[in-house]
Amino acid sequence: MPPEIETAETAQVESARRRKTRDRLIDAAYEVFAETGVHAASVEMISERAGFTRGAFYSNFATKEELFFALAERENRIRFERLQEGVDVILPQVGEAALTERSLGELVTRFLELQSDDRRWCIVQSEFKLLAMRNAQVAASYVAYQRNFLEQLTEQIDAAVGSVGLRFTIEPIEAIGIIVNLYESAMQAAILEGDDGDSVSAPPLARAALPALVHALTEPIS
Amino acid sequence: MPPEIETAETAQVESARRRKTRDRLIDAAYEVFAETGVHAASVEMISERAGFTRGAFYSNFATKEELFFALAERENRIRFERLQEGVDVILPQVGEAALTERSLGELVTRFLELQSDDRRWCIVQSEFKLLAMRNAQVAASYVAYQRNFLEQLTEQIDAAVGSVGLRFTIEPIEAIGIIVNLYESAMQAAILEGDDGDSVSAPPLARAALPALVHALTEPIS
DNA sequence: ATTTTGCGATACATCAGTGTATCGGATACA
DNA sequence: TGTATCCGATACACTGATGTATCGCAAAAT
Repeated sequence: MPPEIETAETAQVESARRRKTRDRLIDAAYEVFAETGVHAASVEMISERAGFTRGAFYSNFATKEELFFALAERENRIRFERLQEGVDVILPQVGEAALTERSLGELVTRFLELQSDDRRWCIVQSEFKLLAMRNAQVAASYVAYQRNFLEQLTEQIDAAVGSVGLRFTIEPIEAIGIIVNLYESAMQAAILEGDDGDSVSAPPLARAALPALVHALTEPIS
Repeated sequence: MPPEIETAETAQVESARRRKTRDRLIDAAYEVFAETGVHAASVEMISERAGFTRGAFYSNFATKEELFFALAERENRIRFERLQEGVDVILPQVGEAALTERSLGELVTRFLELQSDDRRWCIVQSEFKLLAMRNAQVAASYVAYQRNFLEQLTEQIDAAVGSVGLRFTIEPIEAIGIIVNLYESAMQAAILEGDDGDSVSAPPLARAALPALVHALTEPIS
């Protein structure tokens, strides 16, 4: 008889308790990694921040890196889900059915705010990218995720652009790529300026330049 | 009598020998930091790479961070000098006096290649930025340098743009900021794609999109 | 050539972090 | 209420990195 499934319950590999401490450890890692960097963070710091000792850590993760990847996966998943809800969530905030070119910039901004919403995520993501730049293994999964995300985002925004009678003057996916870059670097600039407070939402630089950029990259349809 | 200056020679704080080993240590740090990251790099790795023991290191730098800053300062200085020579150096490569809109994109590309010329610098600079995002002290000097650099670059490129009868449709400094972003993220993308080899010059993505972006952000003068 | 000085090598003390093996208590189940 | 099990706490052995104090050699000065 197969020993791994006696009842359906037995197959439950993760107890509720276990899942909870895993989540608390990930939360703690999120904070500590953002504050000190992945390498500078010790297993002890993370465990302590979560209210555990290292015993709990090693019972749940083999290495600090494994925890780092678990964190990245969780946060990426959350943001991808938010993106897929997409326009349905944002349109009501911007102004219902009547989408004008003016409100288009606003809509794009909202899309970006949805994903890169706080200071810590910006920092942790930068660190993940840096890790990817040094490690081909990590790079592969990083670019796969980013590419997939960018495609989804392009699909949604391109539709919105079309619905106000505009189209991009260069490849839509490249245009969106450029816009995302602008937004991300504006986030980073806000952090560098010491714009403290957890949610660095709506960095002023992006608010100003982003609609102008959208305008510059689009033209009326034929 | 003042003890610090008996002759002019006595004031020579840095011997030639000392300067040379400092430079070798900085070179080594450049490599090791790029490969493993600042935190993961040990003083021993760096010293060994330079062909010394830790004794030499501690005789020249108090901490690893001090060396890191010395590296950043040296490399920034080099790139700023290159920038100031600027058009004089680049114009001959592009096509002498006859600057057309077509060759304008090429010229801008050359400007950017001048500064962010290799893979290692891209990585080390990313790490410096990350450090700045976590430390207000570092952030101050980082943004001061970047701002200064961007202003110089804008001055030169804006002049070139004007000389072919164009002008930016948004604030020139913001336009250049966006262009620099595109270029830098293209560099990073090239690294992530595993585009190995030391000089990742002319990342293909930038070659393609950059002229288009310049075109999109400019218009004929009145 | 001899002395002096500067600078890198060597050796040592210390510490912080890691991973593992074991223990004990809370929780689920009878 | 008793029992089994899971999971986090504790203790320990070990490694790698740090910083300092001292030594010895090579290059400069006289």
